[in-house]
Amino acid sequence: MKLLLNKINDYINNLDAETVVTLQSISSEKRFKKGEILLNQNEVCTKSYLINSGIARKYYLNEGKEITTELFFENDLAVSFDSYALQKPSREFIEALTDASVSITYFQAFQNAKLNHPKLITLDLMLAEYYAIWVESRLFEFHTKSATERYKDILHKSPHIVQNIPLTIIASYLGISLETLSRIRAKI
Amino acid sequence: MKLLLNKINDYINNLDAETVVTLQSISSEKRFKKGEILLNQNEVCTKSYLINSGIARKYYLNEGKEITTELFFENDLAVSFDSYALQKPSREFIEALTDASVSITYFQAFQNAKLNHPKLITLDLMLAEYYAIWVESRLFEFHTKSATERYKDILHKSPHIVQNIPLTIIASYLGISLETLSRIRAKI
DNA sequence: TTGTTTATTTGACCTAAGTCAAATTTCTTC
DNA sequence: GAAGAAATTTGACTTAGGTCAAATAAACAA
Repeated sequence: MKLLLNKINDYINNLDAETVVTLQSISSEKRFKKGEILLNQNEVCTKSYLINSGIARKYYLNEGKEITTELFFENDLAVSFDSYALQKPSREFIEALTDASVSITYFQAFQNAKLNHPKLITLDLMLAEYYAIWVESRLFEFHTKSATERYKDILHKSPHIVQNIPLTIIASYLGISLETLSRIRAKI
Repeated sequence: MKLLLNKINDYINNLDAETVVTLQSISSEKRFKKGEILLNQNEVCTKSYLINSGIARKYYLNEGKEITTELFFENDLAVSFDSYALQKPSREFIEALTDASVSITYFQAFQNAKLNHPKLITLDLMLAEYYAIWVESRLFEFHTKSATERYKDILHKSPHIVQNIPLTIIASYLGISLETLSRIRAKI
């Protein structure tokens, strides 16, 4: 999830000091090495991971293959959404693609904090709404665009993905084979 | 959006009487004829439409073709999500596929009601979360399944769609051509 | 009921993208 | 900087699904 979107960013920057202190008091920093798993399949996603530095991804296994569903950069909030929202076992993994520094906040601590800080409820709603809108835009890509168009779109809208992520992962993120992606790149 | 999911349904059924009265006071019934448009492209989705009876769909135009993105049956809540959440012009249309009776609630009235009825805020969050999870499951279908598998899946999970909706609309909902859908049906 | 429109199926052919295998290129690590 | 591993590209071939056109079938109005 993108926290740098104007509206969310503005909202966070305008939180009262007391709410900010509370947020900080329930968050802690942790470092992960490249390749380390932040969340395992079948594990309940009891924490959210705010990326301070580094890159991570979310993926699941389909017929033995890793299908990447989301890429996380600085200031993105990494969770397996349904596992986090419903506190049920995750189908997805979250993995560090580079060494990374992450702010961890426990789901339960955040729920408790919401009781005394109504602004956090609104923040929670905004995050869910923006995530839904982001997934809608991903679905739109798959629903109406060809592989080449999908690649061109991330090239324009998310060049940091193409610059930092191995092709195998980009291909699975776009829902195409590695070879097809390589051919698309050769043609453009 | 499905309101009949256990968790949401339970939550609504356990609302205090006063909140329920408030909800009713800001909702009104309206009837639409088959083919009528509830929401137009470029119009801001300022209302939510709870389907009491009948069927509706959400769609957008892509290269002149109508691409259906969601089908609404009894007890579903119809909105163009991003247009509603962000109160910005809609890319999508909402259209009655049969004569329909609908409960209309204005976005603004609901926002106001949330101020005095905190349970409505939680309801709002639950709706956004479940919608995000539903879109994720749609994306999963497109990301990893073939046309035939997608058709089999709605056949099992949503037989009411196959029973009530013309093939042209189902095909666009599945992201395949009408002819391919017809061939898939002939084979199964 | 019959004619007319609309929905669905079938046929012939085409194209985007997949698969498998091999060849390069690039990155690591000693 | 050479050896080995991993990432990427290229080639040959297959296949799922698209397109266009025509044929049925179903729904509907007069």
